[in-house]
Amino acid sequence: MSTVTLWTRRLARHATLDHEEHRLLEQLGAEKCQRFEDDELIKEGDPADRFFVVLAGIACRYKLLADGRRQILGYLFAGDMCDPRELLLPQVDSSICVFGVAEVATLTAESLQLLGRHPNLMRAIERYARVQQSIGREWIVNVGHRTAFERLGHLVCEMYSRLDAVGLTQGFTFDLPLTQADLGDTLALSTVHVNRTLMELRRLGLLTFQNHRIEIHDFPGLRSASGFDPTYLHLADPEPGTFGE
Amino acid sequence: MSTVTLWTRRLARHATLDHEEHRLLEQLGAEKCQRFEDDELIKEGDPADRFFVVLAGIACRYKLLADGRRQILGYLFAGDMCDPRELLLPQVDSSICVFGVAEVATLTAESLQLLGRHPNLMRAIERYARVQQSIGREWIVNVGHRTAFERLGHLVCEMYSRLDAVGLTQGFTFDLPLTQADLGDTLALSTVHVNRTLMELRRLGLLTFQNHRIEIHDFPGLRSASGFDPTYLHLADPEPGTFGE
DNA sequence: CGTGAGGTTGAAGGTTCTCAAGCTTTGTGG
DNA sequence: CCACAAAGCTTGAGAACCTTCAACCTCACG
Repeated sequence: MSTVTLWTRRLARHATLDHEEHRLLEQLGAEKCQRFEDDELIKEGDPADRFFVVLAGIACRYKLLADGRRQILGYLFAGDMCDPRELLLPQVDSSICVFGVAEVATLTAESLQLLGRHPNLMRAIERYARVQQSIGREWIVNVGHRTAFERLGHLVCEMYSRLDAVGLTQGFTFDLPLTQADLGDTLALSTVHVNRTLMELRRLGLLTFQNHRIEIHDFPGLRSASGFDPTYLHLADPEPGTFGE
Repeated sequence: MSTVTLWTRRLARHATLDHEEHRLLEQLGAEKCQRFEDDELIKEGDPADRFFVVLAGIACRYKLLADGRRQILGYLFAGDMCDPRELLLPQVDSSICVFGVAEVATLTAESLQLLGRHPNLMRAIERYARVQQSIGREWIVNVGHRTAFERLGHLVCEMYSRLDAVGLTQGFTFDLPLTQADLGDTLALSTVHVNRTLMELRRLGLLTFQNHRIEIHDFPGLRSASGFDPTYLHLADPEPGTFGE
């Protein structure tokens, strides 16, 4: 499998890409690809002169608070990219780091210019970015109005659905190289409470999280227990081209 | 003051607009402008065939949960507009309603096509939308990692800064046609706790909220008590054109 | 003057947090 | 291959923050 397959797969959900467009993605993915390990790709306040495609592994976007606490704002799974709009303001507003080992391609204004020559491809990227925005909105609801139990269940449902969409699940299991503390920073919960909530989810036969691996035992049950409605992920949208211009 | 002045003023922060561009905004703002009163402009799940500019008054974007609770996702103050990207997916992911009386212009794919003929103007809109995205990220941090006291103080600081940027404040006061319940739906707090937190803020001489009007008595104090750092609002960015293309 | 929306207050309880300790796993150097 | 260190996980107890429920108050408005 080529390194850019997953990236292409994500974008192909939003437009039918021709040979030239595939080739350009190949090129951009190969050009400045690096391996990172538990590393920071960019830091809040850095000049916004580059953005990223995660080709393999997992990264997250986050902000640090004055007291050192961290709020994770979103995950970049294999195949996910940053919104090119990041380049529009002088400084970036949040940091990005990778978990474990990851392959990441760095894009610049120059890459964006190349992409801009393919309106169909740019359209796919914008539609893709629009979905990411929708996910961000759901996260406000998640940390705001749901209980710890629902939050965690909802997050796992979301992760499963996003990973499954590009074939990164095995049955109802998937790899998740995070710690319980990372989950806490995502859901605005203490590590201790994440631990207790995970045990509760296991006790109810809904899911287990062991050895950096999530196993969902009862997806319908988890979905209804956490109020998960996948509409906001826009995975079942009509084929590209069949709706409003 | 023309009805589109505030809209123009917001966009002018992100590009120098020429006469033609001003004229187009005038035209779009006049064309399908309506007055609303406590009305819903669009509902989650509606076809994404239109987006909005709030010319006067205040609107908010929100989601309703299954149990009837509401999470407000963002405010549209006078001069604010929706992200044109809303049109890229078949359905909208959240609802928008106005508070009190508001003047709202409705834009469509057709309006967007007209705007598209002015790359400089589109660029301003995208940069503006990028700032809104940055605000959305800060909201995740706000509902996630801050106490009720900090949350409320932070929200007031943000509102003040955004309104002040287009001249909608009088000294350290501004109109805010919301109820305490609305603030609760914004910050994921119960009405009762909003009330108690407002009293605490008043007791400390930081701010008062009476007769739909916020009065900040000690802005530096409020800012430091709530951990507000206005960087994410990008109000002090260099003049358009002086940074990265 | 009655009504309804919104604001205020008190009491009780639940969810989640902090602190602290012990345990398990993983990785590393001798 | 073992010893040790470091990171992560688990558990308990007490406390803080915020919620719910319920009542009462205030004020604008018909």
